Amino acid sequence: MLKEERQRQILEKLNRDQQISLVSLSQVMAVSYDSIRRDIIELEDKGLLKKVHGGAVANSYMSFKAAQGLGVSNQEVLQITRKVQKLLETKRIVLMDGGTTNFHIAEQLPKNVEMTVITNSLPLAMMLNDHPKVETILLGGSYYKRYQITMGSETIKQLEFFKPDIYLMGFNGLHLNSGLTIRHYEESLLKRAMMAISKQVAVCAIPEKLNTIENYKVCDLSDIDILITNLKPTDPTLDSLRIKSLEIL
Amino acid sequence: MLKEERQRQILEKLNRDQQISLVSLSQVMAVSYDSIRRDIIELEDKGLLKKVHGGAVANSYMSFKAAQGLGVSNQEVLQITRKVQKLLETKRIVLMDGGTTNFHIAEQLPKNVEMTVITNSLPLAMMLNDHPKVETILLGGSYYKRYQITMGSETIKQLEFFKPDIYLMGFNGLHLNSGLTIRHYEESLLKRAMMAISKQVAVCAIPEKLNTIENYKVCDLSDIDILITNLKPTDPTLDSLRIKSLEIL
DNA sequence: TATAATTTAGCAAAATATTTCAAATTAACC
DNA sequence: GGTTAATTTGAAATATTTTGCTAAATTATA
Repeated sequence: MLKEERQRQILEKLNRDQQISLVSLSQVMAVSYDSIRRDIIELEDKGLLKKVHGGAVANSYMSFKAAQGLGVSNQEVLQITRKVQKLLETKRIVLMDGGTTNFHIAEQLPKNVEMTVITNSLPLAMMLNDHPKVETILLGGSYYKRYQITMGSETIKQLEFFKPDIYLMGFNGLHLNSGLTIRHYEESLLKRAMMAISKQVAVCAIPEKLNTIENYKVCDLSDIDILITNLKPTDPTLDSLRIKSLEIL
Repeated sequence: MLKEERQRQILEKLNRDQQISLVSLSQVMAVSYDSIRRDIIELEDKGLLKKVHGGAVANSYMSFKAAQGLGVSNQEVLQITRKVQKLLETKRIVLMDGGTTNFHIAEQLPKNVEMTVITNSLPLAMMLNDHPKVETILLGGSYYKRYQITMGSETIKQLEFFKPDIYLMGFNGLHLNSGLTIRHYEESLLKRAMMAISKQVAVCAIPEKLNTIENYKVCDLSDIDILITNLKPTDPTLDSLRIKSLEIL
């Protein structure tokens, strides 16, 4: 059997069942456990599913139930999205850029939420297709296939006439001294421009991202207004990040 | 056996089974493994299938259609896309808007084609993700979920600085007297703006669209430079559309 | 904590790809 | 028809990918 056919079947099954176990897959398809495991890793690299201990869960159509049943990180994301939902209740114009976290947040938004989302992320815009009361505005410009976002000077220029109530910024690393960091230079420019036009800036972080540093700095921690994690605001893990101007949810 | 005949059979089998293995093909057709392998490479270069380790799989468009049981025959679309490929060979900057036809054309583009695509269609932009030598520029603005495109005055404004070699325009109806027509007013404005900046305008039509009329007029037939159908240019079906300025491919 | 299940990493065998080259075929031309 | 050039084909050698296995490390569970 071709590897591609196997992976196609895995995705198909995943869409039906929302979750699958590696052992049962290897038995049903009559290949070794390792091959299945490597398939799952490949598919996760492509962003088509989420690997968890002992199996995998669906990504874009992840159901609430499946997320609770398996895996830690899904749970983490859900805790964050709930806090974000509360935060967004009072906001009407929201700016969101790319990254998986923002994608998950958009995915979990209540179906009837009423707001305007400005974004440079194509998957995020398409994710909002079945939120009838969300008005979406897409930022144009050069399209970066790898991240499926637009960026560059044209994109920055288009920000000119917007005044979002809040900017939900994606990032890779967060550190007390080094501030917020990401992996690409051009993106850091865009993010700074996005910060500049927004009334408030919020970032969401799972614990793994805390106290890590990436290659390009976006801003200092003090430039951020709100930090949202899945931890309790009083959690000691966050102690190193407590500074005066930063609200932790 | 002729190479062409072999490749035709390969595509036929691929349409039935969605996937094929190189070894079994070489056995069934009684030619060397290498010849089959070279056939597959050629077909992949033409964008007609995807080569994988051990065999080949159908394009996602094909499998999508196979799954949905869509009406238009592969053959019709393939005939059109081949003509379009030939037409695009000499073009470097191509403007394409939304619609299924343009989507299919993008999907069938040779994998290594080198050009710049400007578009307001999100699915089309994402479709080009695995064409490494295609540079994609996305037009921003208000996002219309139903058609998954951006349009409106902001989108029109962003056209200002582009000078595409050719504009592949999607449409709904085509008629000698009524010209090209579509179903939405706002889109007709955008299309006219796109025509205005482009050096050439081409439209692709399957026979069903010929001699039909929709609600909003985009332009006259005489404003179009090239009409591409799956019929022979001499086909009598096209007689009613022959006007001096229109080239029929 | 102890036990079971799962993951990781490294390795060797098998399967498959690629490159290269010469023979065979076809096309083009006179 | 005969000759040359270009293309196509098959085969052999080499490189790469995939696969299944093992042992050790890690993680989950009772």
